[in-house]
Amino acid sequence: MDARDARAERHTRDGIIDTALSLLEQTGLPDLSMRRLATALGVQPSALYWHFENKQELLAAVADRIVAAAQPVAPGSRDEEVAAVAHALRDALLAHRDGAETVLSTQALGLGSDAAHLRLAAALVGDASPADIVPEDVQADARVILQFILGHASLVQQRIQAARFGAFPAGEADIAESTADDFARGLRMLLAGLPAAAPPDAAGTHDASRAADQPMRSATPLRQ
Amino acid sequence: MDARDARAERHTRDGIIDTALSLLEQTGLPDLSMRRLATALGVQPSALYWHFENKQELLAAVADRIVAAAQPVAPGSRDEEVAAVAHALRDALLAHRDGAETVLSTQALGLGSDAAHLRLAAALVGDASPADIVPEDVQADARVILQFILGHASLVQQRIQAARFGAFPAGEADIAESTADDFARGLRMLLAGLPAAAPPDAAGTHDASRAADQPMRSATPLRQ
DNA sequence: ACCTGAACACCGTTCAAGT
DNA sequence: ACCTGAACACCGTTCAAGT
Repeated sequence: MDARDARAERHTRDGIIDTALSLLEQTGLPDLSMRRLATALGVQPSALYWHFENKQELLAAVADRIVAAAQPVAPGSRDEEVAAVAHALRDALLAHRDGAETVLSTQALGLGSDAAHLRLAAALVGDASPADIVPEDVQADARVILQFILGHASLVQQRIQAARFGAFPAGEADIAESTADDFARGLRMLLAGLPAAAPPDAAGTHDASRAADQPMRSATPLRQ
Repeated sequence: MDARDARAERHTRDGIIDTALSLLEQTGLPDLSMRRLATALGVQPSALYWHFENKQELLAAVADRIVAAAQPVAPGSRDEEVAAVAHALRDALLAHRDGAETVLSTQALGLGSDAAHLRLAAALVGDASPADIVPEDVQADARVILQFILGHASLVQQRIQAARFGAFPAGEADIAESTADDFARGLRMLLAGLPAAAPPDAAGTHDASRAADQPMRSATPLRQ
């Protein structure tokens, strides 16, 4: 098992990320060390530092891969699409062991891509006409929803992990089910706080209810 | 600085937690090791294992201390009280370096106290009469709000930390301000998703709108 | 009751050197 | 261009032994 993958072939960033992701699945984030990863690749630990600056950068790449796997969603109303994107992101995070925590810490450190934020923002805009959009509000709403998704998924996932080791009273299935209810509830609550969506094709009926609340700031999209 | 605290006096759980908390402030969570903590206490690393089972248990105690420092809130309407408790919890998390992450991972592992959850649940109940309360809903709403708080605070805090090291474009103050807006927004959105609060003193006007949506389950309070 | 001393099995990262 | 070998400065945890 040690050097079984140790062909004479050299490694590539993508290949290393592949192995890191499957190692994450087997061992979990706390045991995903550079040394173990090197062993799995049949290589010395120091070899990894030719491909990645450091462990954080490697984990950021893993996080991006996890988020990129989030499924596309069917078209629908604004709220339907936001909910669908949110569920797709949640599913992607929960699809890999410690996926949520990996993505959360990467996002927090300002590493990794904006993919999750961008998908939420796109769904929030929907098919509204440009006149109905306050870019600052869209960005902020996307950040808020993403913060909930990551907080929720991190808690849920570590709870599942704890249950697997018998530290928790409930079974894995119970947790997965009851927390899915929590997620739907949180999403429902958050969507209730959005302004009413502008009716499609009703160009010119500018909903200014939100813009009036907030001082105008730069429309530069902040990375999440 | 090494053995300066090393009186002949022996240590206690509380004293160790004190030192751990101030070490957290100085070094951050990644550098808060058992060995460094032992050095700060003027003791061998192994001595810590007489007081705590392991590092997780120690961190759980630190997390509890952080949450316990959340300020009490003035009485008010249900939404006012929930918002006040949420802000108090956020402030407590942000008051210590890496506080949010410490509490998040402790909560996730099922360690630490329920204090944060309980305070939110109490605010959600407010002064409603028992007939107006669906315990399952209160617990779920508290979990959802806590998930948002922890997700938000973890992201914000690690972002502040990254800014301190120059990894982020914005200054610390800008981040603190703009993220406070995000938090208020998220809270507003979540509160909009709650059912209308029962008017105080209107006993008997049972709002069943929420209870009808959800199957009745056990009213046992789940630990968050 | 509380701690020392020594050990075990690990870490991330750097850097000269090899091919 | 990609990797080895060796080293540096660390980890968490256990356990016999001391006082």
